[in-house]
Amino acid sequence: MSNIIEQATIRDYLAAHFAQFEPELTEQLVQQCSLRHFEAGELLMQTGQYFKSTMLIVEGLVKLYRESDEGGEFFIYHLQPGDACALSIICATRQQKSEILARAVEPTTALLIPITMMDDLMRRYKSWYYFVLETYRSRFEELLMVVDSIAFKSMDERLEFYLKNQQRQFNTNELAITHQQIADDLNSSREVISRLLKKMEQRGLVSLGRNTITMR
Amino acid sequence: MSNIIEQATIRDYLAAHFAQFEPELTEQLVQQCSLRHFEAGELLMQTGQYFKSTMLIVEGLVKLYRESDEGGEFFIYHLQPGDACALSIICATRQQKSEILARAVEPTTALLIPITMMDDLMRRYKSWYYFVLETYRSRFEELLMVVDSIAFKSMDERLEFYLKNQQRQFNTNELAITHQQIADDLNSSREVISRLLKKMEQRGLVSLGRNTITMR
DNA sequence: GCAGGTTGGTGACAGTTGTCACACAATTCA
DNA sequence: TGAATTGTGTGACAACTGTCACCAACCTGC
Repeated sequence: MSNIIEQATIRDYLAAHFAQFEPELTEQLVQQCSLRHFEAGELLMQTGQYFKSTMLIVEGLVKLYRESDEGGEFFIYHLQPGDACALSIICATRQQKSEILARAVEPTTALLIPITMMDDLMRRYKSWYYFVLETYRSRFEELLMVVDSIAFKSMDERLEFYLKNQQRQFNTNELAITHQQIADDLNSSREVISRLLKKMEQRGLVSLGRNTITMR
Repeated sequence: MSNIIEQATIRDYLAAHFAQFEPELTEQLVQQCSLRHFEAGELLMQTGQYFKSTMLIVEGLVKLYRESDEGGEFFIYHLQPGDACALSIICATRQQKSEILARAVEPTTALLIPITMMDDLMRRYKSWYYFVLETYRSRFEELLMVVDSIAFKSMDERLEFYLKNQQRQFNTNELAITHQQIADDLNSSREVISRLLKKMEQRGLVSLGRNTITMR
């Protein structure tokens, strides 16, 4: 399946981000799975696609979107090393179409697990079974948070929520992002975001620069 | 766990709505689980609650909501016989808090499966494992549909979508529902819904009566 | 330095949605 | 039967959001 060097790399990645896996599980993944690299901007998944593998993220950063009929892209959540794509697990298992768009925002490496292994892993390894359940639970909850924010909150609250998430995700107060990108992620328009950001600046919550928003 | 009469009832329910379960799985559920009845209006689940069991709906109809901080209730989807509460599976397994509100809209009966059985069922029965995965997949997709509708659609489109769902769910063109109930489910206000319904009536899509909306 | 693209600021305006006020009809119940 | 309750219709208005138009500041490549 994979050569000796790749096997060593996989072993390192699993040790770094999936330390909860049993040694036998880790070794089976090392032996039978392979790595795939994605450049920044490349799609890991697009609407309507079928899967032959499920993916564990071992390096980089992935952004998940929901696509509208008119081409709008609504940001859902990030995937980072240690995460699995919940949908790729289900879709791979059931051979269903995917319903979302996943795009690497940084150069990203994923471990591909053939669907043919899924039943066996699920049955054999408790840590895998818990990992899958935990993946569903956390993604389901993130999706519920998204529903909350768009169902109950106005744009200014959603913007604050978004900025705080970015701050946490990238672990910095200096967000390198344009107003247009934010507008796209929130399915709004640039002018609205600019106006709201100005108000936030007046309230002392942020300071604005070209391509940067500094959280206070 | 349960007496002979209840066991026979459970066996009938499982045969009716969970025919895909292996005979041994069915028998184990019959032997080790119990039924619980909920009156119309009663809560099966509330935000912040912990679970000791996961639930399969065997009779009735349940409505799932997301609650806002200010007390708004946003309708997510229905559960009917043959469905499991995806969240109760995860929350029960991981002993996490539930994040949603489930209310019986008709008298409802649920089969309670103690969390202590979950690992064993998952490992032993392929039909159970597939059932759980399929439950996640379909609920995840329904949640994505909800996100779609509130992220990309305006209130009139959401209203049409809602009415069509009700029509399908209750399998009738005569919906017995008030404008206020719709407004609550969509987190809008009664006047807005009344206005939009009037417009739909003028377009010939529905006819309106007191407590009834007839789909055309 | 300059041309052209990118990013952000701002005013004007329209459409949608939420809210208030009130009227009226249907239903329930004492 | 009369009164209270519930459900619906509607106009006025405000707030929010999206769109258009345009400008200014900044950056990049030549």
